[in-house]
Amino acid sequence: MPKTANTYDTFTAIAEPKRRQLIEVLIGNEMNVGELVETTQWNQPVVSKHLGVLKAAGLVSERREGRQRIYRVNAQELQPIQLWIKQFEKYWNQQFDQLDAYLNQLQNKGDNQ
Amino acid sequence: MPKTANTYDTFTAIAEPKRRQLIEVLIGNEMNVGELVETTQWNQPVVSKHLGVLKAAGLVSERREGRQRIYRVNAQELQPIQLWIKQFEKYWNQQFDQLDAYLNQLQNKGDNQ
DNA sequence: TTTACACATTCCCATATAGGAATATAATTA
DNA sequence: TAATTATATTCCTATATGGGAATGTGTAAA
Repeated sequence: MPKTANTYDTFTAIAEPKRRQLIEVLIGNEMNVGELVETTQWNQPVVSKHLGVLKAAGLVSERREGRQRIYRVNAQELQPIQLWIKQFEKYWNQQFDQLDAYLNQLQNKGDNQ
Repeated sequence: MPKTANTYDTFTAIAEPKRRQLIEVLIGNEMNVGELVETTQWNQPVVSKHLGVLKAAGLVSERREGRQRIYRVNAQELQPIQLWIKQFEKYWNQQFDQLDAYLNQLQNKGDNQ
């Protein structure tokens, strides 16, 4: 994505399916890179690179323990996305209401015949 | 993004800031392309292309009226994202709770001295 | 102080894609 | 039918980025 210097914001970070998967695996469980490699069956550099992107976006943090790096999810960093989505919630409810009204209208037509 | 055939899913579609802006502008207001161009001050092809991506992802629909195309947001298509995020909600609450407990603990220490 | 291990980083390549300029297309008007 | 308008599409270029292979780095063990 050029021109739009997308310096790893949260939205871009979770656009990648593998990164969403990493978050799903890591949520509630701290894990080191080796465990993530084993779980995902991806090559180690692939795991490390995606972790790097998630870290740049603030979505994960890392802690060193011996020669291992232990990663965890910073769940609260997902909140901005939820807030962005939330502002549209009423509109999809509204759309369902309209569909509902429409179906009721059809129903009433049927009743009158 | 190669290798990961990212055939315009919702997550990818909203990763682009301009596309989020289009959704924000369009939500609750049907608008034609010319109005979007005027509102955003972007070049017309830029607007049309981003609308094309949003449409491929199902996030907007289009209706023809004369030579104009009128676009609207399909808000309910944002729901999958909300659902994905929602599963992590309890974890960020938990993190706040832990911070809270920690702060209380500090407070108590202070009180005891 | 070598060797082995866990992980990050670099180099390379293929591909995706944002945006500009130009052009095509479809509908309206003259 | 010709000209105009509204919008989409194509062509081009620069750049971002995912993944593989190889290599670097720091830490622990021999």
